[in-house]
Amino acid sequence: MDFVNKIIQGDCEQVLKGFPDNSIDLIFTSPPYADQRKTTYGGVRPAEYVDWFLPKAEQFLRVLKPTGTFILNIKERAVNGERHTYVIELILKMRERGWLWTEEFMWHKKNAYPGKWPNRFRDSWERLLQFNKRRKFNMYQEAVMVPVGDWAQGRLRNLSETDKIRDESKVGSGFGKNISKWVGRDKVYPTNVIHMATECSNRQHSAAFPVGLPIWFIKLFTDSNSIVLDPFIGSGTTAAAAKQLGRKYVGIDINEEYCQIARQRLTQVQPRLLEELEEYEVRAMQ
Amino acid sequence: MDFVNKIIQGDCEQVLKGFPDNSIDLIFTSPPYADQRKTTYGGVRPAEYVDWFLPKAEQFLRVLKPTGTFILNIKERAVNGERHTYVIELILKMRERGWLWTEEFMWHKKNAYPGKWPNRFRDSWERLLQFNKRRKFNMYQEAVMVPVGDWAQGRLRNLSETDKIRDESKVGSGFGKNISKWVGRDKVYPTNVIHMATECSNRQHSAAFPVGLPIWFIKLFTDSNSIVLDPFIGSGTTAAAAKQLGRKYVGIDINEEYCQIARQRLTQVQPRLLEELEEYEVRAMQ
DNA sequence: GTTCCGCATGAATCGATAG
DNA sequence: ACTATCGATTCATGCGGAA
Repeated sequence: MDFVNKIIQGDCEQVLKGFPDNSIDLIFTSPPYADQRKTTYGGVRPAEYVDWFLPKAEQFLRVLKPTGTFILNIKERAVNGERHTYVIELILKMRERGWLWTEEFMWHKKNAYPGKWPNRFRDSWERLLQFNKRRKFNMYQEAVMVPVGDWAQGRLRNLSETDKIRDESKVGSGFGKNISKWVGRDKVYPTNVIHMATECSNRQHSAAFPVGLPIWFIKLFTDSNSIVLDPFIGSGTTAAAAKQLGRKYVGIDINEEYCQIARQRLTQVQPRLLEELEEYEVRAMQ
Repeated sequence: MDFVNKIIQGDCEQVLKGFPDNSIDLIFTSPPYADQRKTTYGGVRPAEYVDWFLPKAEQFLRVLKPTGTFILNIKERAVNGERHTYVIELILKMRERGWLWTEEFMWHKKNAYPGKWPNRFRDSWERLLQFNKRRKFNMYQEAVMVPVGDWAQGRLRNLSETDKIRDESKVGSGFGKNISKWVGRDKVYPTNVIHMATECSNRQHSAAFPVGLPIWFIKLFTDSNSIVLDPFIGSGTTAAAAKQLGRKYVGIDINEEYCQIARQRLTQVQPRLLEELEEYEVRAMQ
């Protein structure tokens, strides 16, 4: 287990071949999208995307524990006026190779990229595809319910008028849209729709997804002894989420510069106490 | 055109064979979901769903105008712990047969059914698949613009406070200008995520979707001369939406009882004035 | 210490232009 | 005909300096 809590530079397909079978509890990743991030990752053409991804998915399947889960954040591009089919083709091919397609969560991005076209509106959602090896997998549903404690009440009381307005506009995930709704409630189960804004103007580390996203899935699918893998770690968001939650992490990226950024970022992240986590989570979800 | 503003009993595949080519502007429908509503539709097995649907889709393609749009409201069931693949297989097969898969809208069902399962959360979204015959189709984006987001609401509120003070001290200067700056920005284009609650406990007609859903798409893809078709009309929601908006409609259903219900319902629907429509729409979205 | 306001910043897409 | 690049379009968010 010498790969634990490391950020490893390399092609994840090759790097993972050195990993033992059944060693990872959760794989959470957002691979480079087709024709996207050409400068850093070279860009994969839509027509070649499935063939590019499948051998990697084969390694993911091998290293994942039978009770583990694979969450794939992805969205197809518009090509020649149509949504391309590589994502849904990928689902079918992965099933042929042994994956179970358990669920499709929906990430509603409240701050979608602006723009106007004659034939479509702004794209404001992405897929979070859940794959498993077995029908029985670890799931800790209570971990993503929203508890109502004194800290929430206190925070609510201290909210400024502006904050209240903003809390309405910002996002909760399925579990509680704004703080005021929690008052008088004990716990609420979420749905499979997650409302969360992208962190587009975060100058410290601009990431493809907000840290609240991996936090949510790590809490849902792992316990404190678990290992979380992100084979396209990028700026380290998934690893930071895992470390905050006291989980072990492994990050892989083909780009050494990103690995450096992720390692640097992780030195500034410490596991948080439960109360801090709760508050952190609220901020992240807002 | 003797089919206009009629509710026709029969299998839509057979009924549509009597329709001329290129005669429909918008097809909006929510077909019977696989293996559900067994009593009324006889139940279609998930594994047979694609073969069941494709010959109907062939007729839809034929009767649709080249500038028309087909909106398919559908969601795959969970079968044996997995999301079934019949919906994504259907997309691929329809493309092979000439349809363009232009877009996938997301219907976020704000009040999803309660329930709890060990391996999944409540399903609170459905697909609204957009298919077209051609890359160029009719789209009236201005008809569905929405109020600008809450971020502006908060600032607008504060701004107007300031402007009120200014108005008292300085007569007429600056006031109009500041407001007019925001008046131009009070409406924005929507995204491809539609937030709408399901209609619960409507005793007159239990429908698969709220009337606000077809209203939105009818406004987006048709003008007042258009014909809207729903080949699985059920209790008549799509036809009611079309009639309200002053469009022509055609509804088809294999179940005579549903046809009766739809016809009865339509006698109670009248085209509304613009102001009434606006108000109605606001209620539907809330 | 708060709150307010200006401003940069995005996993985008289309159509036109150029090689 | 097929690919690469570029400009125009657009809006929610968070940061940082100002009030």
